[in-house]
Amino acid sequence: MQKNLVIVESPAKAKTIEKFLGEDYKVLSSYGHIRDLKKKEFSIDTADFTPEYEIPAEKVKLVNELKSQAQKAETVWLASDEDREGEAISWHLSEVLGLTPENTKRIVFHEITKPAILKAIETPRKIDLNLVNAQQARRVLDRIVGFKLSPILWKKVKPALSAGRVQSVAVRLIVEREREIQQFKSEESYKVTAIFYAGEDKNEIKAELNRRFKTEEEARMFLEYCKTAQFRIEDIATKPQKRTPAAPFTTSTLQQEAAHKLGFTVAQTMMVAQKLYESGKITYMRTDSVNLSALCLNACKEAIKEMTGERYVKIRQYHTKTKGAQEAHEAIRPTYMNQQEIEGTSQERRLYDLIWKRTIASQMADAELEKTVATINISGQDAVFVSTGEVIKFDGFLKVYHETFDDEPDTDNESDAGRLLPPMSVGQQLTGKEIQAIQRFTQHPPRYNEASLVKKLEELGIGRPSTYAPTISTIQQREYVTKADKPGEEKEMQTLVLKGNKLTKKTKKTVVGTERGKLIPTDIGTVVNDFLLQYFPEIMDYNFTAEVEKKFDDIAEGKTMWKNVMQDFYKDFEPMVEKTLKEKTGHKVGERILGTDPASGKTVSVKIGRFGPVVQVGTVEDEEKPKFAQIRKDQSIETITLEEALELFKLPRTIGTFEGDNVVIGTGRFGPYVLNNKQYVSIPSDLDPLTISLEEATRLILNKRQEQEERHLKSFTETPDLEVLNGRYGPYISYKGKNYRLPKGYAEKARELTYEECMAVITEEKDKPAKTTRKRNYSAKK
DNA sequence: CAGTGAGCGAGCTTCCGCTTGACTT
Repeated sequence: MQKNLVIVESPAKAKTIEKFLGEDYKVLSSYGHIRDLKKKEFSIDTADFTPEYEIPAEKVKLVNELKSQAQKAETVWLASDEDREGEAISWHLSEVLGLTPENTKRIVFHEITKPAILKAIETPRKIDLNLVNAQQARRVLDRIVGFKLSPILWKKVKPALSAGRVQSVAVRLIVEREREIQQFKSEESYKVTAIFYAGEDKNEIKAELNRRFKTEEEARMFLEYCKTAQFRIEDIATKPQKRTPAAPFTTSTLQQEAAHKLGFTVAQTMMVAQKLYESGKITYMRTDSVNLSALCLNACKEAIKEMTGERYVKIRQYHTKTKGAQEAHEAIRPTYMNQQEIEGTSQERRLYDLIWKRTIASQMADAELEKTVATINISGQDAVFVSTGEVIKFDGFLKVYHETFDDEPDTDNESDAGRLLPPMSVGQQLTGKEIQAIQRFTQHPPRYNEASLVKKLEELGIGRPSTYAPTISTIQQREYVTKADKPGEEKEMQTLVLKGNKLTKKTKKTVVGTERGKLIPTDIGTVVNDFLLQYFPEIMDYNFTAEVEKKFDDIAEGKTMWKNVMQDFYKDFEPMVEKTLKEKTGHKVGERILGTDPASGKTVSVKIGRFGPVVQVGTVEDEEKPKFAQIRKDQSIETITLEEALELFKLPRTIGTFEGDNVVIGTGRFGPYVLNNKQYVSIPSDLDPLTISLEEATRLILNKRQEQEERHLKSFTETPDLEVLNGRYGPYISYKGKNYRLPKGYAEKARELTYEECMAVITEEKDKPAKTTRKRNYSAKK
């Protein structure tokens, strides 16, 4: 018979705590929420907002187990997290398990240490119903918004779409950034840099002019002037500067830094972090707190002392600035600071290393720098050249950790860091060695990537640590946005160079503004966003979440009744839903008329169809059925022209026959193809499907045939599952539907491979740890 | 990475926030 049952949210936590509490306590986990609104039904009575909860099927077994353990125990300790969701979990547990106030105690702790837990046991409290109600309000509001808006989209735009308080605003950010970029007009300017000689040693001084020129003409005039100008050091100012370390990791900052430094996606970061957490190497990975336990601070101190000496220690307490932070956990940190390295996959080791360094750096001294600015006067001119140098006097935390920042503009600026100015003195005359005027273009604002979107959402207080990664995957699954690379724009850049008395002009072609892994809105995303923005501007407002959060806080403090808050919201919201549904848009949402088809005289339009964006010729009112064509991936309903739209109807077309069967040119999911006798062959991009000749098409068919014959290199009597095949990247092994790359040297003798050799390759591949992603190179200059 | 290839016709889809396995590939 068990005396005490403790219930926490996470099984990893349960394991640790059980060790601290001894044998009188059994510790189990609820695995998060155990009860929720019904999955497929609205489950809210809109008359009084009573929610209808159910235990999801996959939780029934667990709940039964908890129930039977609770019945056996004298006291049940509800130890879910100390935030809104945690309080609600405790409440649902007490309801579902049929707990009584006499035998139930609610406890909370902020760190998983023996003293903290014993302290919590000594100071139990009751379930805070106000906080529970704040959670119910949050849950019910999200359900109302999601389950009322989504069906409107099914009806007005496309089936299976979705809308919600968080995801719709995330899409809005991306759509609006794209519009900003479209409207952006790049401006040119000329930046002037100079290299001077100082003194007899001819030390070089690099400097930049403190103004830019708008045109080549102005820049040229300035350089002409410099031919005869005098340069003199007017002022040298030195001032100390400090840099302070960044706060320890939260979920959001970990995702950002892992993206920058390790090239991880946010989902990848969370998966690896989960592994580290489960194996006891780091603290909980879904947190919005920057707080570190006293235990950790002490451990940091010791580690720093040993590593770099006492001078490097500076213990700090960080405070969160994030909107709506609930701080139920610590910051993400190593469990044991004295463990600088861990065993594990390469990804695990690298992420751990990042966390360790960030944590330790947060408790290290400021870096002390000295910045020197020399002003160089130009005779007869107001503008001056400025030369800066920066020296690190004391590295402090920089010894272990540098924070990376998003898309810093003007990357051609050389860093001042570590650059020392040569000896010089005020009044000194300088000779110009080389002065350049370089043409520059202003850059459009950067598109969001996963990590920078998370950062923005966090700033707006939208979403929680546990939802950042799922939100990003949802908006991609719904095809509101896609992750893609954007090629840069090739630009000609002029440079005027003054060397001695000679002024020359150079032209250089460079690609600017290349972006990788950026989030780009699709047509569907744009249409849905514009639609929601028009009919539900309140929900789409960037401050909507922040405002309802204020109301949830009032509920938590007992100032308001939660159902009143729901009533208030619903009385405005519901009529808008009704109105939108009744609205006869007359045409489909997002539809655009392109013009008339010269052949038939029918209207040509684009819209979001049942399967995505389509071109339509004719209307349903016409006698003949309208014709449809899916638009290509590189086209958009916002920009497609009438001519481009009509092109799409030229396929499929039959261009002749081959071996008695029709040769048809079409376009499918994977691009243009040739179809002959049920055989599909892709058309390479250097051939135009609209003009391809019968001869070219038959050649493609014959090529494919030959390839297929050559594809099969070897099979084995031992098993039909194993084959050696020839693919487009050379020979490979295929075994039970999986493919394996051949090791070096095997390719040449692919046809002679034995059964044993192949199986060895397969088992070896299976034992290999997960593939490592290539590290991005940040130091490389363009 | 390893080879793929369309077009509704009924019924279904959907939210956010807590947590991990148990499934298939």
